[in-house]
Amino acid sequence: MPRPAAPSRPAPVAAAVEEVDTSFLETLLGYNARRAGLAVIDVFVQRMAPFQLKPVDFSVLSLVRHNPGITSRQLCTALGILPPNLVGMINALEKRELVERRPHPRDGRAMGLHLTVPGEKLMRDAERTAAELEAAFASRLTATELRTLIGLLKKVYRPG
Amino acid sequence: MPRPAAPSRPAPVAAAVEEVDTSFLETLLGYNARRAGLAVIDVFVQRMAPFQLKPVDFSVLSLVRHNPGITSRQLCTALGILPPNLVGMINALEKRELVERRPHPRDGRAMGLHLTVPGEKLMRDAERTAAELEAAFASRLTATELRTLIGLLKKVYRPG
DNA sequence: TATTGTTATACTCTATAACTATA
DNA sequence: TATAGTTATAGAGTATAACAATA
Repeated sequence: MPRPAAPSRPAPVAAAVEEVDTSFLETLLGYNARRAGLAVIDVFVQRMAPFQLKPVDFSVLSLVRHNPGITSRQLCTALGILPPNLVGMINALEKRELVERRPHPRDGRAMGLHLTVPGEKLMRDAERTAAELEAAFASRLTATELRTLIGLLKKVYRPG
Repeated sequence: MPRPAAPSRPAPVAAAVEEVDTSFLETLLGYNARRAGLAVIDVFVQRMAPFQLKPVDFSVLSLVRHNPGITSRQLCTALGILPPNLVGMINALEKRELVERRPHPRDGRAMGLHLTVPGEKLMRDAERTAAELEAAFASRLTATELRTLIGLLKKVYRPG
């Protein structure tokens, strides 16, 4: 354990720290949530690299797949993305012919988003990979622990 | 529930989505971890605004407080920050006279970081606020649930 | 030769203002 | 008047390369 500081009269020369003590930060939910999130995202990024999908791309295409005809606005609200930042993503995905914009049946301003045939095929594989990734964490967590963890995380960001 | 897509022969006009179905994404640990992390960070940012501390600033100063004499390299390793990106943060905190660099006792290349007296005072209050913030989540989670959640998060990012 | 701290720099992510066309 | 999609742009966060001083 490091020698306690003497802040009221600082020593002229610095002390040396052998091992970093992170115990206080580790009591904080935010710190742990961020670290865990980064660890999971890291594995996710690796597994999605063959599909050339970043986490955001995956989320967008997954919502389009399960909500054919979804609008940009709905995507932004669901994923916490700002409209100007979604435009480029959709453009890139449309250029890759994974998704297409069609006129909205009831709102002339809006565009409905749909997966193309290759987009549907890609996402079927990508979502299977994502589901398998969950199982990969079985080496760290049991199935029960994983369910508990996800349940508690939901209570954090969606109280009630 | 939205009508299933017919990807093999796309309809010429988009379907309309009334309510967005996020059920698949919600089965994924990464999605839930990110959403929960953002929710916690959001509250953290609000509570730390009076101290003019961003989450990173708080983490840095907290580690300096509990590890007087810690070097930049050690901070970077502990927090996953790249050395070039830490320089500006330390400079800003030093300009605010919250932290100071002193020569390392045994390594002429390194600088030991220490809180100043006002830095120590600020962080005592800031860390108390951070601890109280945990309690604020008691409205969403019980104390037991919070302990369980943090324990499981640790298992995710620090397996073994 | 390797490492600490640093500068310069580039790339990504996120945020704000303003325009257009429809409602 | 308000909203969906878009453009342009600014800011924050994150990344790599390279250098001087020291180990």
